Amino acid sequence: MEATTTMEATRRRISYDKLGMVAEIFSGLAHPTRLEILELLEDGGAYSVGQILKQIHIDPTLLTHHLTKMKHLGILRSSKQGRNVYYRLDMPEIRDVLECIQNCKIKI
Amino acid sequence: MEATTTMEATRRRISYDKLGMVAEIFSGLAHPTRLEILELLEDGGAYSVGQILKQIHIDPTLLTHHLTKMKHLGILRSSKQGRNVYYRLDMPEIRDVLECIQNCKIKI
DNA sequence: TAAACAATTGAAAACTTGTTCAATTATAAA
DNA sequence: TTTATAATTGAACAAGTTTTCAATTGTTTA
Repeated sequence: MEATTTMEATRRRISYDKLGMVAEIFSGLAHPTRLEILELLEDGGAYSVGQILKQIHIDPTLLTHHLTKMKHLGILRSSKQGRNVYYRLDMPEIRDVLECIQNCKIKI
Repeated sequence: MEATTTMEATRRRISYDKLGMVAEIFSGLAHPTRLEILELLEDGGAYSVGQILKQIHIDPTLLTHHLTKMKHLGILRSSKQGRNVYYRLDMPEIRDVLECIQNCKIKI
């Protein structure tokens, strides 16, 4: 099969800048621990670092680094209450992506 | 808002292995040039390296490296015809992801 | 106020990915 | 059978990410 030789006059193109931003968000998703965190936050709830740590057994410092990265990308948002910091999803599109992961059949 | 304290008896969990594979695929998408290539291949057509090069102005060696990476991840598949090598999408799920990029409003 | 707790900071080390370069393979055309 | 074209290989370097570590901040409880 060949590439189309007759193509629409104006080919729709996402700007390289937008592709760059989207690529950055994908790099935010490109780590199993970060996907695990997102799976936990998928329900829309706010979880403190300590609560996340009970589900995901990694070094607290490393968890903070992962959370900070996703926060800077706009994937998560945090709020402080007493000595706890609560994180929650802040990018609704991510939920679709997570749903897609659950449904799609990638051979294991 | 607090995390749910009463939660379903059995929490659905994607295995860490599957999360690892999915994370690898996301890392395949985490580069603007690779997203540009995928946007071009999204129509299902097969494009030779030369044809891709006409749309995306990068060094041919670098293009091959990007294509090879996506091929190894199972995102693309290639076939040779004469001295041309044609690449095409080989992971239908990617089309949904690309559609999502086009629709979703990420502030630029 | 001191001790304990929850989370973060920033720097360094370890590791992975992206880019460039020169050389190579395979096919087609002259 | 030589020359040109299409694409790839692999090594070297540059850039970026992940992990670890020691030190620190802010808040609560004793």
